[in-house]
Amino acid sequence: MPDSEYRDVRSLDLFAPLAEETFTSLMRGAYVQNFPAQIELIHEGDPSDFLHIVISGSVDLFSSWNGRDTSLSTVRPNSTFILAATIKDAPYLMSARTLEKSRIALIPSRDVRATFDVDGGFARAIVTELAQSYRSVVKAQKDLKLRTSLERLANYLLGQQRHAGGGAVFELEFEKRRLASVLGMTPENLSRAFRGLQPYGVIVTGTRVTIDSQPDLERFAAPDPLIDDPST
Amino acid sequence: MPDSEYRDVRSLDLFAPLAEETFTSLMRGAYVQNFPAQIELIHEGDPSDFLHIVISGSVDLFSSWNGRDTSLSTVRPNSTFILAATIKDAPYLMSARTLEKSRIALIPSRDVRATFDVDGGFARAIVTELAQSYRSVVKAQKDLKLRTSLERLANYLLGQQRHAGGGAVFELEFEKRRLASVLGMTPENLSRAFRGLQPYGVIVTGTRVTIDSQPDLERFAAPDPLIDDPST
DNA sequence: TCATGTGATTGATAAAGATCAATCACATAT
DNA sequence: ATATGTGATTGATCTTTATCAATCACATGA
Repeated sequence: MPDSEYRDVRSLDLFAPLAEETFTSLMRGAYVQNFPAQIELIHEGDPSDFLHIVISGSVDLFSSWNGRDTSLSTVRPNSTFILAATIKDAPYLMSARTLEKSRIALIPSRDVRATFDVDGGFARAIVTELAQSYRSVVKAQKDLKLRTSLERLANYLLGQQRHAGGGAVFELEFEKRRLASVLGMTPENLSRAFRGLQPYGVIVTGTRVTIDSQPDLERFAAPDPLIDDPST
Repeated sequence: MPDSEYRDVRSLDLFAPLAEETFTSLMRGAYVQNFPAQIELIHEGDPSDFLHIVISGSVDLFSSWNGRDTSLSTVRPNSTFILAATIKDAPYLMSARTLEKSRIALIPSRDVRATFDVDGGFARAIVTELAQSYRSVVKAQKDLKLRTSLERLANYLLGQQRHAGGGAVFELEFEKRRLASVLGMTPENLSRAFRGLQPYGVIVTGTRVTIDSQPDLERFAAPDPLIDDPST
């Protein structure tokens, strides 16, 4: 692993509390690999052999049942995914595929569990990460159960806008059909939902979104930090 | 706290790794209280001052937005709730109310965090609990995004049946309108959904469910351990 | 430049789910 | 025994969302 990437991984909150020696030994069993776009990295139901870390690129976590499938979240550098499965030594609940050319570090789950068993600091860092993940999913659950798709889209746009710096114009960060899946709707309905937000001053051309009337959109979206603020 | 309850709390997986002395000191700041039915114990958005433990009775975790509300889960003895908020020292994402007369232990969150900071074994027990909770919500998310309400009900009934011992006849464990909310539908639609399952051999009279044709129901429900098995 | 493919959009229609109003069933209190 | 209240059910209707089919827009490669 090149030194710069070693430092990228080292800088993750998850690994911060590890002694240099412990980290190095954990990394000894790890390897890094480049993947092209659209490669399935893991398949739900498989045993969780590796903790994955996205070093560059991006990864889609999705799930299928009975011929349907849905995107659950996106992982970007620098973060890990499927930590819970690794810790519990339980099968993956979600599949993962690269959205673009990506570089992924793989740490054997056995090593992660072994380190976790002996290093209290590491265990505490994992707690923080898991608590954060748990709260994210609970928020997603509330978003899904309490809102219509139009309301979800409106709040998603406000979140993206803030993420992009808060200006009136910003870009959608992924394909519309994937956005539709993340928001729990079909691509057709996403198209219609964008039009449905026009009365609240939302203009979409391609991947460019303009929010003409911030107050109108916010009044309609009624964002709630207990659903929409990813930081708490 | 009576000795029998002290032992109940002590027997939780979460507290098993604590030294007797550490546990006792954690319990010193705790107190136990009886609540009547339908009392709101915590309100979403409030600071998480206490880790709650259900000693007897049951508690509904729910959330509201814009005049709507939804039940997210039920907590029964002996388990804790809002552990993630306690650990992160972040506001509650869900409200909680007693479903029946209940006895609840309250441990100051500050004490839990302090113990967590110094006791690696406790941190590891918390990891296990959080990983479990995280996976439960992910499963609920998949259930909600991948299935229709009829399919969710069918799978819920199969789960309840298994939980009740696997016989053809069993009882629903809570009010239908709450069940509707948990499953993400209205009470009216739950009524219709029960009728919609008649062709698959489901008969409901009051709270008593009879599954006449197990194979038919399972063929329709297509249960999947990665969604429906609470143990993994 | 032109064909080709893929994702996005649009329209028509169907299905799923919500809402509203009325009634029913059953428990509890008088 | 009768009144009262609450939750469950049913029917009618409306809204939301999905599906299917066609077209459009745009990028890529021959």
